Amino acid sequence: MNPVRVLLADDHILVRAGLRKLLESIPGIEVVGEADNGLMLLALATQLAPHLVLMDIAMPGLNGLEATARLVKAMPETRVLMLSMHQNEEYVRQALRHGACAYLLKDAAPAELDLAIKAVLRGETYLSPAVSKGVMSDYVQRLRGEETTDAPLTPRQREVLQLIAQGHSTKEVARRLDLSVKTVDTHRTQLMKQLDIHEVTGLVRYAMRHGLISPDS
Amino acid sequence: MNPVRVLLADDHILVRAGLRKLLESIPGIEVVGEADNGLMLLALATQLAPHLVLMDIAMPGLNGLEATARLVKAMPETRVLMLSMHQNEEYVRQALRHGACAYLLKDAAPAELDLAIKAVLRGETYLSPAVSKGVMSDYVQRLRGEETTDAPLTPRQREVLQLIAQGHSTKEVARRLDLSVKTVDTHRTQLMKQLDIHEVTGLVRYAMRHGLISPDS
DNA sequence: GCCTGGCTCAGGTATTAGCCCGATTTCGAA
DNA sequence: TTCGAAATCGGGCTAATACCTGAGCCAGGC
Repeated sequence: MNPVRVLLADDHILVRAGLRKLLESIPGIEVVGEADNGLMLLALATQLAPHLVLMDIAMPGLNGLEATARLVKAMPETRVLMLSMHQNEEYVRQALRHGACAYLLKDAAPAELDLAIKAVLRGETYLSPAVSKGVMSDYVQRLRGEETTDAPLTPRQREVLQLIAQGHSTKEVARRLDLSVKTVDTHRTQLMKQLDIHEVTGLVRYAMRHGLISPDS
Repeated sequence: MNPVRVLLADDHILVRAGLRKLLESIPGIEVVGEADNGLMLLALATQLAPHLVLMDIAMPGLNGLEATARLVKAMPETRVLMLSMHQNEEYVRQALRHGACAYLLKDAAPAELDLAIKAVLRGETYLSPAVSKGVMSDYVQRLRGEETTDAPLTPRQREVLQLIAQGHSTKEVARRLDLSVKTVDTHRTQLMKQLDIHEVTGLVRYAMRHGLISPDS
């Protein structure tokens, strides 16, 4: 089995050395080069054709995000594993959007690095558990939405809320549920009073949070 | 620091013994009991009040799913880490829906167990990377879609859309952007025509999909 | 120079939303 | 059995929406 060729990119020498040690302790991994900024990384990558790039998100000159975008454009086969100190979700979104396959926190357990690399090489996406919390919780909440009635809503209220949040007017909801328009209106009003929400837009976001609807339809 | 009290539930003695060894090799973990079926687990749990239950999804009598559901109902503080051989997504959904905090494959790396336990104790949800692939890929594809399906919106339109989706009325948006109410109205109308959306609720969902707003505020 | 597209406003109208007041029935819990 | 909460309707009101028509200004491209 050929070793996995890894390229390192981080502007801090000590960090880079530590990562190299870590990587070399994993069987089947070969560190083929190091870069201390984005431009150097791009140059080395075209020259060394690594399977994997372990890249710091914050680097002088060309930062990790832009470097990733250019890299995956030039060499789509290369997997990028993004390293960051920030568990801010916006960073994660940015990283994934720019083409990274994994997002690892710098204070992650060393064992995570191994896991992440294996996952990425299998073609999967890996996020540090602390980071994927948001992604997961959305998913989990949607699953538990109906059973875990943490919402103090009656079944009828949930039904009405869902239809409203899906974009149906009061009249349409009434027709669909075979109710008077006034009844649906009362339910909507009651919902808003209970939840202390005063616009439909707020109802939509509430419904989204509680898994009654998904962003797409 | 008090040790984390763990209860084991698996119908195979060898597997249970192996898990116990693994768990005991993690500092700060104390295995307080073992059960070989769901009913025994429930009895032991009420008696031993563990912090964590490591449970096989397939057990004779009361299976892992139902046992989890009853357990979290009786003892909501207890975290359940579900063990399974199947990476079928439906199993994962079921497990989470019944109240599990984590879903681990039996052929996962030992280091994963440690990661999962730490994540769960932090109140997070952990899924084996191989399993979370589906969840992630949805998320990632949605993120990547944003760049390719580049919103054909002008900066002003995005600005107005965001404020509307956040729940501000036309009047409020106008004041905030220092514009005439009529101008904002025109922008909203233009937005709806372009996107072929005809209710504010649809605008909210669109804004959500494209990352202009988050479900909370 | 002309033309397109973005941004800015205005008048008007039909519909809906948001909320006030009221009401009855049903049904399970105290 | 009494009580309350859920669910069902109604009248009436103001504000906001959704959509139509029109317009002028200005920067950038062919």
